[in-house]
Amino acid sequence: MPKQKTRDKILLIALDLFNQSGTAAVSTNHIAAASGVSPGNLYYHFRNKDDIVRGIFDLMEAASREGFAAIADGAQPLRADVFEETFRFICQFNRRFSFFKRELPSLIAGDPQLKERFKIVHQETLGLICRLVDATIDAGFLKPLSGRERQLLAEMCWMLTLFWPNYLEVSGEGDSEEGIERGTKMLRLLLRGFQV
Amino acid sequence: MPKQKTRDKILLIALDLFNQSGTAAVSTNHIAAASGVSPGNLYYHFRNKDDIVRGIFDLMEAASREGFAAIADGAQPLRADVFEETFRFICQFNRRFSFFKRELPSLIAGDPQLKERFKIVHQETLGLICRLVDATIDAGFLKPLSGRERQLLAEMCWMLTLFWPNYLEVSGEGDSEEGIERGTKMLRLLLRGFQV
DNA sequence: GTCTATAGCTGGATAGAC
DNA sequence: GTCTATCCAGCTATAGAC
Repeated sequence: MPKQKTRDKILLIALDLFNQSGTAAVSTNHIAAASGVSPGNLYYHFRNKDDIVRGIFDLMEAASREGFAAIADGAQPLRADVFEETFRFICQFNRRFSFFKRELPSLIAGDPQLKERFKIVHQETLGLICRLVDATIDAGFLKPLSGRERQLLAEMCWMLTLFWPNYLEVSGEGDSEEGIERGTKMLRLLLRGFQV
Repeated sequence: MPKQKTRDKILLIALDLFNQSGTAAVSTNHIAAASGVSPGNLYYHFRNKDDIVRGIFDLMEAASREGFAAIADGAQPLRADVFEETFRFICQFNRRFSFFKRELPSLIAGDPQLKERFKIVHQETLGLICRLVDATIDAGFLKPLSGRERQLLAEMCWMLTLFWPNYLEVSGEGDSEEGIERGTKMLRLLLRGFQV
């Protein structure tokens, strides 16, 4: 595998700029200038702006697989406190790639390739959460639920986690430590309804 | 109040185009052309593109106050089925202004004025839901909860409703009738955890 | 791999006639 | 209120030298 130091540098700078100002406001010229690289050179490494976003998605995928592998390996029977720890991990992950979550619907609407790739990640994640819920029920920490209900509960957890940063932004609180704290409390309340 | 037929026409056409392609992809020229109006005329009625978005927000505010007034007036003690009907109403509302929900975080990040205005609507809505939850608990349909917990439960309901369309888009299902159906089921499951 | 230079286009916004 | 004409800025993407 080639080193591609410049390519990686561009990718990280772009991620930073996107997080700060959103993809629409950041041009390839901005990215090139901030990276200390000429526009022509940028276009040597990337076909266009969408291609840069896809490059960042590669980074996300790698980081996510790494993080989730640890979770999937670790505690199979899952108690509430482990759920919360996982929630906190994902929140930090989301913060690192905040522009992506913020613009997710627009981004995948404008790039079919990205849409397909995200769908796969989405389904994998949902599947993982489903298995965690199953294990937790089997371990007797949650009330028994039908297959449909397990699926819905997992989806609810995933959705809360996926969009919590957006909710915080939209409600006027930034992404403070306090916001994450409230998120975990919310998740705890949700699960309490189903504890034995 | 002046008639401003042209202004309204531009607003509705813009709403349509934004819903179809997103705000970033739609220029003032596009809007003018689609409205059968010259670019100069468009700029007579609106200062710039953000101003058009704000105009659409005016429409949303009016429609939302109207709809919520009916809800707030009606059934104060709220059972699960009424919750669901409300959810469905909001889903349709969201669909009519889908671009706004889709791009909400980006939009308010780029326009402080809009941010402030949405914050107010957000707090009003949350307050309304809180009162509904209170009334439902007082009526004995839900388990008693502390003030904090009521607040969190209301927030969870609101968030699920606010971002459900986004979730559907992102997960690869469009906004089908089936998607709305699953949303109501999810809400029902959430509430079941707190029923007496 | 990296640069400079630039073509080609599009969009935002205004001026001024009607 | 509405139009036409237009200016200017900024961005994408490429060509060609090094």
